[in-house]
Amino acid sequence: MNHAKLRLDTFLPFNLSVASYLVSDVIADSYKILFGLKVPEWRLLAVIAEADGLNQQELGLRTRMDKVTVSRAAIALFERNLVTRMPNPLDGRSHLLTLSTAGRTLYDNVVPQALALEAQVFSGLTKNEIDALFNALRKVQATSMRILE
Amino acid sequence: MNHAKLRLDTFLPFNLSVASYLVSDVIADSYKILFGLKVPEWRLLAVIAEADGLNQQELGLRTRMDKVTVSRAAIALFERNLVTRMPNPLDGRSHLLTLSTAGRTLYDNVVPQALALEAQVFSGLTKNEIDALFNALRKVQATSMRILE
DNA sequence: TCAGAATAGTATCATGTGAAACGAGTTTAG
DNA sequence: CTAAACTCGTTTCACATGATACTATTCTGA
Repeated sequence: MNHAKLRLDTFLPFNLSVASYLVSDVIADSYKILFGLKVPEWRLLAVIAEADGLNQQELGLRTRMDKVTVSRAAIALFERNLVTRMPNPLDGRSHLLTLSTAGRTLYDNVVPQALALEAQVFSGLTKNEIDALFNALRKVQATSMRILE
Repeated sequence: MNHAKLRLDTFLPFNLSVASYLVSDVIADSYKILFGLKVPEWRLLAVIAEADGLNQQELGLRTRMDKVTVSRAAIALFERNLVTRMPNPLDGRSHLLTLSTAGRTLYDNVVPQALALEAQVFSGLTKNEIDALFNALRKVQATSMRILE
């Protein structure tokens, strides 16, 4: 017979989920209030700011978001004139996204806020603990992706 | 002028979210397939198994789930005859949830699977890394809760 | 004691997300 | 060449979640 025990509050997947939910909440509230940005829009903005001229498929890969979510975020950013969509000369089905001047300005304003929030949320951890957390998360991502094929 | 930089793939909140999402997916798929349980139902089951006879408010606190989510999960478990709901003699508004025999049996079958999945998902980490991850997550939870009031 | 405030749980509604279906454009095989 | 298979992005649909509103019960204070 099986006597394996499990307490929810020491179950790592549960704690990962709770932590992620709380942090997302902190961030989402702040972006929403300060800049009117939803998280998918912010993610897109961040990736486009780093690498202009990507198509949505590539943005999906980099933000780990579904193509539907990317599509909606891209449309929202476009309608707010934060990004431009140039036709892709190499493929008529897709377009290439670039930050507009307004988008670049907004991004430059969001970044310090994002970094400040990150610092605040992880302020209970030492530099070493933060590095360890980062590495652990990356390993967990890799393993989980492998499990999901 | 501000030259702060931010790459999404080194932004901790992003990595936390991605990791959490992936792990949840692994777990959710498995529970769903093996036992027909959704995550909120599984969480409730786990807490009730540890502490019989709680009301839904208390279950909400322990699972960190909204009372609406708890209500729905409780109804689902009740309708599958996995839990019983006794009227609370001390308060006519609430009822006390207990595992039925079937619920206990199911739970005993789920636990090894849950622990095995946990072990698999975190198999890339050493014991020390796992402990560090756990502690980091708890600290982040505490800090975030403080920020959100 | 009893009227108003508070609380447990449920029902309703709004929103975000992803699966599936779709239209338009591109690649491939014969 | 060109028909079939495939791909990019959008639309549509289904579902999970949580805010809000509501009912029934309990608590509080004058």
